[in-house]
Amino acid sequence: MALTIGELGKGTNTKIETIRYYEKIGLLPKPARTSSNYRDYGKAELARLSFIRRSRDLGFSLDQVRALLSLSDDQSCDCAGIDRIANQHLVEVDRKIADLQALRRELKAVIDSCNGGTVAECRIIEALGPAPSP
Amino acid sequence: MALTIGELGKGTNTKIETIRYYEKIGLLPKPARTSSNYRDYGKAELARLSFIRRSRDLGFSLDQVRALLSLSDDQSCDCAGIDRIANQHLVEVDRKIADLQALRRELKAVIDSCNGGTVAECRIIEALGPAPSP
DNA sequence: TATAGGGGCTGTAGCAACTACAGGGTCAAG
DNA sequence: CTTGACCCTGTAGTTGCTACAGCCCCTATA
Repeated sequence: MALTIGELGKGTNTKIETIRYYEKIGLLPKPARTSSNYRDYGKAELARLSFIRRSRDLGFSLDQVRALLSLSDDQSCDCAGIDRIANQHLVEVDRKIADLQALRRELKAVIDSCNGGTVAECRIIEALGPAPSP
Repeated sequence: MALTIGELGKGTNTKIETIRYYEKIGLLPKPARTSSNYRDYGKAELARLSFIRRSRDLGFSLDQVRALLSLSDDQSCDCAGIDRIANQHLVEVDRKIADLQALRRELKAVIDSCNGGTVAECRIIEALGPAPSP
């Protein structure tokens, strides 16, 4: 099971540059090299990168991924730390959804206020303008 | 109605550095200067910056704001262009909300699979790992 | 009048998380 | 033997700011 960086990329749906970037910031260990200085990956790297990508897809930051990886490295620790990170992230996601929904309502109201016509009459522009002073 | 950059910032809830940044990228015109080279703003700038900030709050990108500003400058044009940008943004917001909701469901499932115990038994770590090959 | 504080000025560097070159080396197929 | 696909390093760009560093200016107080 020897993989080039391109194969690893295909196997994990990751661009080559991103893999090298993860290596540079220490998320992936420096791999073995072939005689011609090509990076040489194996199953362990595939698993680790899959973990990273899946975590990223679920919206974890690279710092959170780093924490998850270091917690998961110690198989004997209890998983409360992992649970804490995941739940904290869930709270953030919920907040983001709520924020976006509020934003959507406002945006919709602005759009619905428009009846067409020229810019001078456009309610969108008006709605975006400064609030009347209090 | 002469405003310093700090006053303009307070009036629009914008940091000084952000105002200078908007000027640098051409979103705000270069203002008049006082004899001691301080930026000197008036009502027009206040209105323009309010517009920018409100648009940003509604999630428009700076490029979209730029387009909205240039469309709104020509009061005689019809507002279809404005409507198009706003509706396109609405579509993006809807997509983001849907994406986040899907992500949330997955994240919740991962979290719910954990029963506590040690990392070796932790379903979160397992769920984040590589998918079984097809 | 000296000075302390609160502004303001320019210019550059940093953040996240990549992405996109530029300018080269390596390898397998035809 | 050449072509094209792949790999290498290193640097700079993206978005939308934010944070200095090192300076100038203005006002108020002792």
